[in-house]
Formats: sequence, structure tokens, C-alpha cells
Amino acid sequence: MKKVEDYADRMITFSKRKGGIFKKMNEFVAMCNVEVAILVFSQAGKAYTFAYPSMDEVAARLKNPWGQELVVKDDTVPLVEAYKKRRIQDHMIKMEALDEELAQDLEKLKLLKKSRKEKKVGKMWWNIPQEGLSMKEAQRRHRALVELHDNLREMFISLSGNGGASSSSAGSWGCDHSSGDESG
Amino acid sequence: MKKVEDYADRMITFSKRKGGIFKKMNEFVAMCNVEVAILVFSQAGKAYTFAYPSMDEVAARLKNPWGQELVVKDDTVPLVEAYKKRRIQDHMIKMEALDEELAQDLEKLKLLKKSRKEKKVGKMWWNIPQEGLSMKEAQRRHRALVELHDNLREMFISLSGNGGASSSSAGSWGCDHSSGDESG
DNA sequence: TGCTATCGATAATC
DNA sequence: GATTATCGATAGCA
Repeated sequence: MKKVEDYADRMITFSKRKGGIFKKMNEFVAMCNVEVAILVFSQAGKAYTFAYPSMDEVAARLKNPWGQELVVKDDTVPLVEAYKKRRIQDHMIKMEALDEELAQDLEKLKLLKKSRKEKKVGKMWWNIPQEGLSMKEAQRRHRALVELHDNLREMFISLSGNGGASSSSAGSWGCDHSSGDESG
Repeated sequence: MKKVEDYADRMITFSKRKGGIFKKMNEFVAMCNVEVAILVFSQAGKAYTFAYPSMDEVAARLKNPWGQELVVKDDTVPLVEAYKKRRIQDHMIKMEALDEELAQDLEKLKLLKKSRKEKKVGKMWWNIPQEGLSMKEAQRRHRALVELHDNLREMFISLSGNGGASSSSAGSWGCDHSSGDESG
């Protein structure tokens, strides 16, 4: 959609649409029982807010969420299929190589877990940057974990006989990210 | 407007409407050159946000409007702060959960390696699934891992510098509850 | 601002 | 999750 070039027209459009949006928000809030806070700045620097029940309440909800449960989808299905035994010889060889890598992964992960468990997670989450857990370390940690899972992946792929290639480091799977999903 | 009583129906409505709002907000932002931040809590206590250009930018605008013509409530600033903290906490919780899963994986792998040295290799392969490691599970975990990493990366960027990487167009939606507040 | 044709969003249904 | 009829939102105008 195109930007409204004329300033006066844009203000009119802004006014109208803002009304529509706020009205719509009222409907949504009424229908779905959510709490919401909206903050809008027009080009004039004027602020408009919409909040239910109130800005304070919504902010408080952030600090004290009543549903702290993290939802992890589990599509795990009871295994599975017949494995192609004739490939076993090949896979055994690969497994030998995996042994070494796994040993390394184990060490990496141990260190990572150890250093983090010593600090209570709940108490330091906003101190992370100060704690020295830098971006670099996060990346290193990620790499270690991904390596481990890549090894796992290849192992399973080989075992189940599905085609599969890459083995290096970065995630090569389908990595769709859905930010928020509630109706699953 | 009536509240949707049935939970399942409400979730569907929520899903659809959040899409609509998301789209509409994009139009709004594009047409009228406004800055906007939306924060919504679903009934599950899950937070969804829409921000343009970013939460930080909008929050900053509160402190530094080039035309401070309007009196703005003070509680909107803690709102953004709380929002940041909440996001970090969510990620840490996810990380904890992942740790548990990874620890389990590691145990199983240890057993695998161990028993492989003791027994003859040939017997182990098709027993892996029964050991509790499934392909789907590994995939799921890997996806979670990659997603987590993305979140962490964003988190660190947001915390360390004021990079201001926003959810700009994609990101979040939400809806629910009644009544509202309009200033304008 | 109020009115209206048009367009888009949604609810219902599959 | 997709399709569609209906209803609401909006752009354009006075």
C-alpha cells in the first residue's frame, strides 16, 4: 500500500484509520478476552494510546505472567519403520567416526552446562550481558549444540535410510520460525 | 460485541483476527508514517507484539518527542522495560528446557557408546529407536535449538547495543477482552 | 465532519 | 486450512 503523500490528506487518513483500528481493538478485546496496550505516534509527535484494562495492568502482566508454562510441541510418534539392515555396515563405519565427534561434543556441552548451572538462571537473566555471556559465547554454545544434533541427525538419517547429505555445522533443516502460535 | 464463549472457537477467532490486525497495522504504518507499538496478552499469558520501527524506538519517542504537545502517561515506559525483561525470561526458560532434553540425549548417547563397546555393534542399530531417540524428536529439538539461537541473538543485540532490530512487519498479533481507551 | 460506493476483513462452512 | 457471502472499514467527496 502506498504512502499518502499530501500531509493534510495523510492526517485525515491517520485520523480515520486510527479510529477504525481502535474500534477494532475494542471488538477483539471484547471477543477474545485479551489484554492489550497500544501506543501510536502520529507524524506530529502526538501520542495516542489504547489499553485494556490499563497500561499498568498490561505492564504488570509482563512481570507476573500467570501462564509461565512454555509450550513445546511434541509430534513424537511411536517409532517407526523397518531399518535397512543391509546398510548397516556402512553406517557402522560412520558411527566409528561419530564416536570421536561425540566425545568432543560431550566435553563442550559439559563445560557449557556447568558454567551456566553454577549461576541460578532465574536470578540473572537480565544480567546476562554483564555476566560475560557474550554474543560470541552464545554463538560458540550454539555451534556446539548444533554440532551435537547434526551428528544425531545424520545418525538417524543413515539409520532410517532416508537420503541425506550435509553434515557440517549450521542448521540445514527446515527451520521455519513461527513466533507465536496458540491454536496448535 | 459478544465474547466468544467456546475456547476453541475463541482461539480460531484470535488467530484470524490477529492476522487481520497485523496486516492492518502494516497498512497503517505504511500509509501514515506513524510509529506504533502494540503489546497483547492472550489468555494463555503469552505476549505478542507489533512494533514499528521497534519497541525501543517507540519508547524513545515517548521521552523525546520533537513536539511534546501531548501529555503522555508515565507508565508506558515501564511497559517497554517490562516487555524486554519478559522476553529474556522466556528465552531462559526455553533454554532450561532444552538443557534437560539435551542432557537426556547425552545420557542415551553415552549408553549407546558404552554398550557398543561391550556388545557387538551389530545388535545395537535397530535398538536405537527403542532407546528413546527418534528421528522426529531429534528434528524437533534441532528446530527448537535453531529458533532459540535466533532469539538469543536478537536478545543480545537488543541488550548490548541499541541495534533496534524490530519485528517491523512480521512478528506478533493478539486480541482479547473489552473496552478501551482513546485519546485524541 | 457526514455520506456512500468500494474494497477488504471476517464468520461460517466445508 | 481454504473458500465465500456478508458485513464493516475506508477513500473520496461535498
